[in-house]
Amino acid sequence: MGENLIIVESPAKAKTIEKFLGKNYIVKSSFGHIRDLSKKNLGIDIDNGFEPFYEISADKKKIVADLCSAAKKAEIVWLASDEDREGEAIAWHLFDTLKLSPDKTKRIAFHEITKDAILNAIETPRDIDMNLVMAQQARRVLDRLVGFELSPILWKKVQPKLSAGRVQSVALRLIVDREREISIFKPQAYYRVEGIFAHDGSKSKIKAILNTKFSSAEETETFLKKCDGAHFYISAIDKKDTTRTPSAPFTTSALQQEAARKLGFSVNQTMTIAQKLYEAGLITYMRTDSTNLSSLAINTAKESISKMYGVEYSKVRHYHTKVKGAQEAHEAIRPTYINNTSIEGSSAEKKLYDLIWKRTISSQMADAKLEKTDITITSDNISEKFSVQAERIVFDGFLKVYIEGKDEDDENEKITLLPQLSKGQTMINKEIIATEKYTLRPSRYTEASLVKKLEELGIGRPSTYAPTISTISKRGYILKEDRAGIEREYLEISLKESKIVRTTRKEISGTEKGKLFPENIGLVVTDFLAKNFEDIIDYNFTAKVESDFDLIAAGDMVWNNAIGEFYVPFHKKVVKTMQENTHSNAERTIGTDPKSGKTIIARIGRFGPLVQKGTNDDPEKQFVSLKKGQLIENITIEDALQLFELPRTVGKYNDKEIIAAIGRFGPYIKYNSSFISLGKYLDPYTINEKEAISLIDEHAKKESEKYISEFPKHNIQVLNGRYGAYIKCGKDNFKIPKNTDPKSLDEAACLIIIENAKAKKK
DNA sequence: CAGTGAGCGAGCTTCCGCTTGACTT
Repeated sequence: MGENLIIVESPAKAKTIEKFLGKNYIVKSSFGHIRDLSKKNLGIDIDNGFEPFYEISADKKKIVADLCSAAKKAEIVWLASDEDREGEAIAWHLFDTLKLSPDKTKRIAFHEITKDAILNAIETPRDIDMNLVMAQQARRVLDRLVGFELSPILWKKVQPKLSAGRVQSVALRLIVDREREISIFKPQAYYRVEGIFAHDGSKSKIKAILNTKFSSAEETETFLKKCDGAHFYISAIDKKDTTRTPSAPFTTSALQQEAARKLGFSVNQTMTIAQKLYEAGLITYMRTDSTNLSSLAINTAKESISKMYGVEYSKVRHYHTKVKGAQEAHEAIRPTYINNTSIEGSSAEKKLYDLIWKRTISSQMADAKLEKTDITITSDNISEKFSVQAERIVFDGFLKVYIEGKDEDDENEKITLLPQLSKGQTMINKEIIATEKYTLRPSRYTEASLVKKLEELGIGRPSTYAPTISTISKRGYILKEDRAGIEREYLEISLKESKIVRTTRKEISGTEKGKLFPENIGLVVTDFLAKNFEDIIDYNFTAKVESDFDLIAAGDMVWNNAIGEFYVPFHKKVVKTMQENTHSNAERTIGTDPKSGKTIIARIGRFGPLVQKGTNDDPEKQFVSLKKGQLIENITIEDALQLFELPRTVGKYNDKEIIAAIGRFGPYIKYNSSFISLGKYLDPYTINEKEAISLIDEHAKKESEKYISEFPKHNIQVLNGRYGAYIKCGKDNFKIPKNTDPKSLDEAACLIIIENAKAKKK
């Protein structure tokens, strides 16, 4: 036994492959990279040609030891890591670390986990491609140099513990740039005109949109007057046959976008659920940039579609990835067994699986055939034209299963059914409604749309999209938030029965849900990097270095020469910036306090962004923290002054004062030396005595319900917490098993639960 | 846990990409 040892990256993959192969093969996994640059220091000998210093990662020591002993027993070791830059490096690190001998080591690669693909790979082994390994080394060293030289500058010039890097700093910049585009955006008002028409012999009405937009109410009215009493008729009917094509199967980025649009998942949620499905053997690998499907998958899809929907719904399609920098080491994300239309699991798992199944199936289905009709309604005295677009599905094709979601709503609705109409036919105008609209500002990124943008720019990899968003959130650079919109007025001008009527209406605009907003520190860091290291946060920086990595991989460039060319000018800037006697605190004078005449300044302080009343040399200057979401660069004097109104006395209850303020954990009221959080919907600036008292009563009621039972002998309490009842013993908390009534627990029962939990922990 | 906004200085922070668990509040 054990003549052959195959090493792959993922344990789930190892398990699958082992099933395909006979007893002569042992399949183990490396769990990704096994070595990395030293964690403690730079890990690069700059003066010695950027020689990297590699260490076995702490969490991989056991794995390496295990692989080492398995390799010793094996006759041949097959290095089957992924066929991309990182995978090639993993193969080489394994070769080097396990001290394998060249004559008993073979490098193989397969892009799909099927028996044929693996057997085929075993028949065509090759050597480790050292050029590709060096390209990976260049990538690794560059990222370390950028990250570990830029971050310390931020610690010194902005704030400790911050970070910068090739990927995260550009991701942040995208959000910052977008926010600034939005802040300078001035919405333009215009009038969109809709005509409602009827025709003889039918009660149904048709809505048609005018092809001209007016910029003022006067212009709009002039037009409406012209329409009054005009004779409208159909001047053109254009019919056109078109087709619609299904989307390619899922890559990681596409899956994250669709799961966000259709299921409301965060990118992290999507990846966690997908990982579960993958480990259960239900889907193929979930971190991929490839849209390719194995021929086995394509054939199974063809069969399934024919059986379920009919042969005419099937169309075999081969997809090729178009995205910049794609390495295509894996297949697209698809169900492992395509005829599995549904699975067992949590509701989130079922939903995600269903999405993946539908996307995969539809990608192998026929085009939808549509008949589009454009109808134009005019009047001889009027140069503007009304038009209606209708779309009729002649053959639904892939639409039977799946339609890709959209980020933005389509303004022009399309109707599907058209009554019988003919050219020249008279259309009776029932009403014309002109609505004031505003041009749309650019929209803020969602997690998923940020990933989409990063992918387009070739920045980051499928395995890093979710972690990158986590990093810039953890650093306090960005915030994912909902924001309420503001009410605004708009005018509606209508023409009905020869009367022109103006109505002012109200709408809520600018509501945001789950959008990414920059925080003050994110703005400061981006400005700092843009000023001193513009080339690094240039959107094309990655693309530029990637082309060098390609040259290295092709053997046309030496890796450390490429790094040297980058590093020398870069390091000069690092030294120069470090020496400059500046500190970025984003200080901005907002105005003066009308009461005291003192200057109001906003800046970043030791504990975050603040507003200051009085100049820096004023010994009696006062401070107050900014609220979440308030930005130094655009806070108004009114908002800044309002911050000084807290803490404020709201009123009295039982002769004791109620105070409202904002603390470290958000707005609260203080009463009788206890603190009560205001939550999302109450405002400390406006909360009144009555509201505060009802909050206090509610809080008191909850407190009284908190204690279920107490056993002071062992310092045990049974309490009601945020997530239900639990046992508290000293400072440790313990879960109460399901199906156990917390009220029924006596001291002995509690002790058993505690003992069991402690035993399990060990 | 519901503040803070001084200063000294030791010791620490940090990157991107591969992989999963191990913690659970």
